[in-house]
Amino acid sequence: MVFGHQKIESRRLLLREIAQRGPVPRIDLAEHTGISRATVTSVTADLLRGGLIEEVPRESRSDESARGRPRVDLKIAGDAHLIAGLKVSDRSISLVLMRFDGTHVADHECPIPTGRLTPDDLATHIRDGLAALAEKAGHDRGDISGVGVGLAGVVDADHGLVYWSPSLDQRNVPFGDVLRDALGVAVYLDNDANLVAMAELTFGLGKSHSDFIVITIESGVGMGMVLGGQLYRGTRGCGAEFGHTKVHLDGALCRCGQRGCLEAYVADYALVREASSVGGMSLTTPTSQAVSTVLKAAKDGDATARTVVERAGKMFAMGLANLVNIFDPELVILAGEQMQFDHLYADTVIEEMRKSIVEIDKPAPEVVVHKWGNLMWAKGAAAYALEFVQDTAVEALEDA
Amino acid sequence: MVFGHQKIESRRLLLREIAQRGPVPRIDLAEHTGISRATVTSVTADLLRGGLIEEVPRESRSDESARGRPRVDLKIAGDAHLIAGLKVSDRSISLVLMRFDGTHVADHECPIPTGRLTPDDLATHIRDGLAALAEKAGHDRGDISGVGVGLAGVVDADHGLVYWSPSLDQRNVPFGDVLRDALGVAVYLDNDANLVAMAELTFGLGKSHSDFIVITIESGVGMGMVLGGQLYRGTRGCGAEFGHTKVHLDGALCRCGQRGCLEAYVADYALVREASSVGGMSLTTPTSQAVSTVLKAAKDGDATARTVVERAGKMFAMGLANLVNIFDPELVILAGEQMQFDHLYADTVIEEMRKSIVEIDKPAPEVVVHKWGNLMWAKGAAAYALEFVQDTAVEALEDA
DNA sequence: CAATTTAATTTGCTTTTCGAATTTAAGTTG
DNA sequence: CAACTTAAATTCGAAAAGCAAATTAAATTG
Repeated sequence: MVFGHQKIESRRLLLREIAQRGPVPRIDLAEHTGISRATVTSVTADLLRGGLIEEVPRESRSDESARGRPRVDLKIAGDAHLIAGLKVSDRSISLVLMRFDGTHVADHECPIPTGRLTPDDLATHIRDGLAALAEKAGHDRGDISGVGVGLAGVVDADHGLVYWSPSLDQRNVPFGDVLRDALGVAVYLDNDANLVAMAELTFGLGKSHSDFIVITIESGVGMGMVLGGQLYRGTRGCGAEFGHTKVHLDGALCRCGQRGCLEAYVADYALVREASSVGGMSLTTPTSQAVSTVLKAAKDGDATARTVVERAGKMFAMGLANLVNIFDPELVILAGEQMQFDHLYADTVIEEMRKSIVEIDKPAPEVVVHKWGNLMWAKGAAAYALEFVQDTAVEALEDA
Repeated sequence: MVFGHQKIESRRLLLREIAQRGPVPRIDLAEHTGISRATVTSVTADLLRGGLIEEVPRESRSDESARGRPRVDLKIAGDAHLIAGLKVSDRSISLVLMRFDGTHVADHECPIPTGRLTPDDLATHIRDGLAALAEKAGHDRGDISGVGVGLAGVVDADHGLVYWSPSLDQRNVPFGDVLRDALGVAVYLDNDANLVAMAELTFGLGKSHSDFIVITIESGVGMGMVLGGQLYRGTRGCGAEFGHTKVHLDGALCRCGQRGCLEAYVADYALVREASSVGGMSLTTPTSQAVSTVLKAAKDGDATARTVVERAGKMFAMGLANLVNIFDPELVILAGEQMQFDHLYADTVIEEMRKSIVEIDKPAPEVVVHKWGNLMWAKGAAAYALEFVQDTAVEALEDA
């Protein structure tokens, strides 16, 4: 209805459905979407003609009768498009390349100078990284249909605007436009915390859930929320500052300048700081190593280290409980890559959180720990771009 | 599109648009909804024929040219339906009756026995209350097209299920069904905290915003959230337990049995408890009076009372800041009826909150204090029911 | 009062989708 | 193995819904 773009709407709907449900016969598509079989035939014919999906023979299953005309499965045509996703971190850019069906093609990691860069410099590094990534897979940068980019900081995803990022030496940069011009491809920018939620929604544990939150601990504490099957970003495109949620009035000093932030208790730098100032532990090594030292000391029974680590766990549990009390999600995903944060993902912490949520006669939300590799972020970025590429492809389909 | 109910969809859309924008000419409807003028004419003709809207002469305005054919305003036909809303509290039921256009017809308050009631008893009290309400306006209970009901406790609005409520002596009651059977009208049940958000969205400050949160302080601390123009309820229909958000590790004991809940610092009973235990103030009067005593003492310079009140303010600011950090809303509405809570709505508290949110190069969300009368809840309940009555009415329209 | 301006309606056409009938591709049966 | 059964997919004509353009309506202006 409205605007005469109805056909595009049903094409989009069916493409999404096929992408989500993997190989699926037409009759199931009709069933699930409520679109009539006749229309499914005609719309999928368009998608087939455009090369966005393909038919695959269906292997027979025991749970369905073998009589009658066999179903023909439809799936996304992997070769229709190439999508890249990347994340910029302190000292490197990690990238993945995937097909239109979300399957992995290649990944790559390239170092960049630490510290803040000019937008143009960063764009150049990204361009080179993409070129290297494409080459690894025997492709050219120009073969890529869309690039998702994750950046730490405050990002307005809708407008590709970076209010502030630790990677850039300027504020309020229209970095989406800068990148598009530098790369000559459609670029989709987002805050890195949202990317993990996106990755979970598209490829991970969130596939079968419509309302969940994802917490990540890296050096800061990040959060992404999926509400009603969609990533929720807040109104200024920058919400979900879970790490700067206050857990203690006038508490520990955070690097954001405020006091009592969750991050000031659970982040790596916080652990090290506490252990060395309160406990007199001498920790002059770089943060990442010092963290291991503290955690090891705690495990070995060092009283001070243990206090610090335990408090971090308690604060984390409290923050999590607050989120659950506010959102009442189906699922909480604790996503991370570093074993360092095992102490926060421990059963005791989760148990503590459970005790702090309001009880009702329904099970508490499921809490799962999901260990991803380093490519988690880049995959999320690619997943984000994939949605746009799908839409663009659908809109570009020509009529018969 | 999909399912051949397209026409219903555009009827619904236009009816909503007219309800929201008050009297509005067709050409503006076309403009705002993107529906063509031709279709607007035909759809509004259906709505007119069904008596859901009516034409009103438009008074001329200085800002539009007086030439040409004058616009004809359309507005909701107030007399098309009667909608009731009510809220059950400790000792009484408050009710309002409104027309299809949201205008006030009558209100009523009737006492009920304190303490928990059986579902059937409560249903009977509600039926009697509705009858009295209708009679006040010269109507009959049977004239009412829909009833919105707000209940404290944990409610699954979609299924009309009450998991637990202080008003009922049983758990897991399908109270929506019980009420519908007792009243013979469509009943829409919801948690009372959501109702205030609904009232703000429909009649209040939220009319022009799509993402906001509403905080209410009564004896507990409640919260409702509107995300993307829609009330968000969480997955179990019971989220938004802002009052039991933890603001202090192992802090003050809350009536929910846990420690450190926001409510345990800012609720009336908490203020009184602190002042009498810590400060030795002797407060044997009922809570509501004791609160006034404490607040007055604080204003008059009593050191103890002041400490208690100030801490409550700080905790409240901290809780608010956490919400803002997580949601990044456009607007925060502090809604309440009792002057008692002026101390929490004070400028200093709001200022403190502002200092605790993550800063970006964009203005912080607006914070407004909205004082409503006691009917706020009932109006929200009616607003909730109104949406359903609108939809039902649209679906019932017969084709020409 | 004719020209002008703007809103609303009507008309004829296009697009989109659907239901019913038909076709297709199997398995089953005698 | 020909006839039948079953079930998926397709085809085809019809209906629905919305739109653009043309027309009508109602006001002001000179």
